[in-house]
Amino acid sequence: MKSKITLKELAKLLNVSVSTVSKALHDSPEISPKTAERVKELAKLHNYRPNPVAVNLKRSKTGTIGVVIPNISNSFFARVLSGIEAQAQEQNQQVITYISNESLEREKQICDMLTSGLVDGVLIAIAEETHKKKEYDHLFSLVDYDIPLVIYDRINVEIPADKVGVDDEQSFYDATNYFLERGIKNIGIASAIHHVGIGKLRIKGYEKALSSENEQQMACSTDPALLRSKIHNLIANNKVEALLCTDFESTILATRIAYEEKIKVPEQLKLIGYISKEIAEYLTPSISYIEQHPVEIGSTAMQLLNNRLEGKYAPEQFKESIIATSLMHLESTKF
Amino acid sequence: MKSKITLKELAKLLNVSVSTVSKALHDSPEISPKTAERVKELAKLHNYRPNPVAVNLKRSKTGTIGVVIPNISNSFFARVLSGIEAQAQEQNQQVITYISNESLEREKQICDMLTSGLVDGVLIAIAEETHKKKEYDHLFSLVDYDIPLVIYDRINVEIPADKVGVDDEQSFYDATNYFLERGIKNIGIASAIHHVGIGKLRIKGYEKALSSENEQQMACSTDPALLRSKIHNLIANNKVEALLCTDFESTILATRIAYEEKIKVPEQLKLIGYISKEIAEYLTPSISYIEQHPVEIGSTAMQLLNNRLEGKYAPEQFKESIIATSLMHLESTKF
DNA sequence: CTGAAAGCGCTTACAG
DNA sequence: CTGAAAGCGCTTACAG
Repeated sequence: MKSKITLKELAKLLNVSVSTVSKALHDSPEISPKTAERVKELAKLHNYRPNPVAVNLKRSKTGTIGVVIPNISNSFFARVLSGIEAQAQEQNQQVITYISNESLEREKQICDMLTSGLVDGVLIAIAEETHKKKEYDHLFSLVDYDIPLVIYDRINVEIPADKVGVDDEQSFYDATNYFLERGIKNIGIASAIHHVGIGKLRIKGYEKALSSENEQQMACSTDPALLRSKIHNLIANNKVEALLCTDFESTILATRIAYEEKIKVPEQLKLIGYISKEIAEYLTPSISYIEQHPVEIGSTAMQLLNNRLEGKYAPEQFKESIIATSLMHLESTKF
Repeated sequence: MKSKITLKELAKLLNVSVSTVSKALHDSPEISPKTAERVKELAKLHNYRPNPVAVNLKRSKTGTIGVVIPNISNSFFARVLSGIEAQAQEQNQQVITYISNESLEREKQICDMLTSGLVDGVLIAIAEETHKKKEYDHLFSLVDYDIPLVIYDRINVEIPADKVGVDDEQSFYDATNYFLERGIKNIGIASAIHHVGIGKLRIKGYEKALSSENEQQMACSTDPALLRSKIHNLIANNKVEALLCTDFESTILATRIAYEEKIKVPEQLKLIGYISKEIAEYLTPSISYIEQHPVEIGSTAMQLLNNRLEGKYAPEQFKESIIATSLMHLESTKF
């Protein structure tokens, strides 16, 4: 039961003032080497550690940053968090985690807490519901309160904040080209998110890569049953030799339909999905995927925030950092 | 740019003392209704929020708890975290997340930080490396510093702390019986963790359920190549009709070998794995699994910690809470 | 009913 | 070189 020792207690034991102890521990040149020595020795003996709450109060900061995550079961976000955490450790920041569960309501509550001075800055991936309803007032209120804000992953929104995202269009442009270069002409798209920003961008990349002689083949729907029948139509009738899936749902649906219909992947159908490494690797066959480098997204976001906190950027002028994706080849794109 | 207003500023604007403002906002009976009214009105107007750092310093607490997670990409832990977070919100606690990456070294660093007074209590799942090396000093030092500690998930360790775990033995006892009751006699085990606590318990459950007439068939190894060949031997040669896998690695290996050898699951081989819902559902075929209810583990752990913090439990007397598992049937156990 | 004072544990400009 | 004082923003026992 070593109970924590304070500066005051240390001072009493040493018969010096609190200020002297504090300065000695901070290697202030004001203090004589002899005193400094004595102080440090006793501090070490008692394993003195400054009370972080007191230090923070004095410094008028919290030493913590808030991270808002829409859905932690999504391993993309889990890995973003790990990138944030690693970077935060290096900068000696504590990470407070909030999970919005993709709910606007919850996100509002969280932002409300956050404006009360719990954290020095905020990293957020905006909930889907929020994007759908385009209700961003709670985020603007963070800005109003001068809480530095970095938006990651879903950055297609007009909020004055630093942003870290992914080049969605380029990723699908590259993926489409990968097939074209190998002589595959019938390339299809499956999407459950064709109506939202990132979905549109991915599809745009696909369209750009196709030349006029290649027919566009799309299976898009937000309705699972409808999407299933559209994908089924595309792949069971041999309309496409390769399928690009813009999201988790369509990827899983495609692999499942192939499995059920005994369509051999990659022999009869090549597949690229937008899913996390964790899932992609363990499917049978494993599914080639577009790696978004979530850990890097997280650490970049954290670095941006820290530079912002340290005043390294001009105020009212925001950074946008785009992390390049990589096409990761597993079994489903074997030639 | 609403900058935060303080009690002092509020007091000045109202021409009353800081103490009066503070009391009014806390509905102290000492304050006249009229004054209380005035104070609250102005506070609301300026959207006054007490500075949490100052409040915490005054209360000698931090208002935060630390959560140590071995590996956030493992969706089991991600979901535990979400259970913790949800419960913490209800109790108005902030959750600071630390990721040990299964590293003893990192875990030590984290515990060292944690003893400096950053948090009121700690929830930890101990890293694998730590368990392997049986080095628990850093955890004992948390106890020494009187920081309430709850150990979750990997609780087979002699540390004086509250614990929340899973009934590993029972889960496999039930799973084995599930097959026995349906007339399956040749039931095998695959394990990459047969040498560690939870692995042993699971295997023990299996052994208990088997009667003397049932032969034990085990494929156990920590070496992936060896484990693969052992599992292969078990399932490719029809030695078992059902296979129980004690962990993620053996489950994935078993599904993959079945896929490669074109062994039909569940027709020729039934499988039960110890993997997370997120993965189990998306495999083809989907794999029946033992659900450990991670969200509940998290919220239970958080509740235990909070009761401990509130002094609801006798000191030196520790709670151990076991969350029952459920056998979730997906395609791989269809009869 | 109101306010001055002490104190949570620290840091730092200032006086001596 | 050392220490008293002020202050970070709050709460609360106490005096009036």
